[in-house]
Amino acid sequence: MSLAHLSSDLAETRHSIFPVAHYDLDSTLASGQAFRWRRVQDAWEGVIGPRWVRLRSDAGVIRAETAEPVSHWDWLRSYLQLEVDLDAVFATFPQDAFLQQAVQACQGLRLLKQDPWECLASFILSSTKQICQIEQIIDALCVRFGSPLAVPAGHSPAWRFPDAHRLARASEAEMRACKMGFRAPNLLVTARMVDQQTIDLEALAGSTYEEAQRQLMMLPGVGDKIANCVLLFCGFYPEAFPIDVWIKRVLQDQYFPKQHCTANQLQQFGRTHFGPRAGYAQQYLFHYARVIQAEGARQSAPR
DNA sequence: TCAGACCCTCACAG
DNA sequence: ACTGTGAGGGTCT
Repeated sequence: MSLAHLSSDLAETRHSIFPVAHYDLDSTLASGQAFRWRRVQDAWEGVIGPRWVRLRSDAGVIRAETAEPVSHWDWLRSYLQLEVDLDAVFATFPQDAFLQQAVQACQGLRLLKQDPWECLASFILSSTKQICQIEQIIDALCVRFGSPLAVPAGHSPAWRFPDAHRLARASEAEMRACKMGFRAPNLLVTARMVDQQTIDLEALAGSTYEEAQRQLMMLPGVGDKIANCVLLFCGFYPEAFPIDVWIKRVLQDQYFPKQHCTANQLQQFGRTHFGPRAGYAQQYLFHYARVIQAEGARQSAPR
């Protein structure tokens, strides 16, 4: 081991501070790309891989805390994508009034880089569900199948996201007990295929976007939308452009108000119009669509 | 291309 | 408080 490694081991700590510019932690962690973050007072608590984490946003910095000392923080930098230059991302966007408006509405919204298996499993569970319901299912899954994690003294327990090997050995009835309904057999079969290496999730990053999408869609319960979510939210393909009901609605209303578009047409438009980082644009459009909706609901609500 | 089924939960009426 | 209904970040046939 190098001397540098040794010295960093000596510097094990439970706290760290990361300077950041334009990082909207609230929007990012609550934007429906990850489902295990909870707002607790003025902080966010969640699990990244094998670690419980607490994050706090402060002027120009993000403060992080773990339950046990760690020798380095690369895993957190990677997850939060701290090194991504947002202005460079925006520079790839088209001159598009509506997109610019969406960006203005929420500067600092980021894409995370998540673990492929957790991301895949989570989105298989997401179909026809609202975000709060997805969170409940995933909670139940982690409590039932995940291993317990170290947490700060007196804190409520936390569990690691169960790996494919563990879920591959579960029964459909056990899965259904986690309230996932018809998604249970999909997740079960997918877990078995991942466990048996019928598909190699890590290798998806090394092929082409089309090939990676094709492979993901061979898994039961994974169609076009969920495949794109995995390819984008794991940081594999920045051009991936998941189209859900919100994006569909906003693309139809804002870009094709006069004509009905098919799913394929919208997919084509999304991936070409918004440039090489279309996935980032998608995240801003998604967030903005929901903000508009919430404002509309407030105004039309009876007092 | 287009419904309809698939499970389950919550929100909202009545 | 209780039952009824609709819809929710899709996929598959």
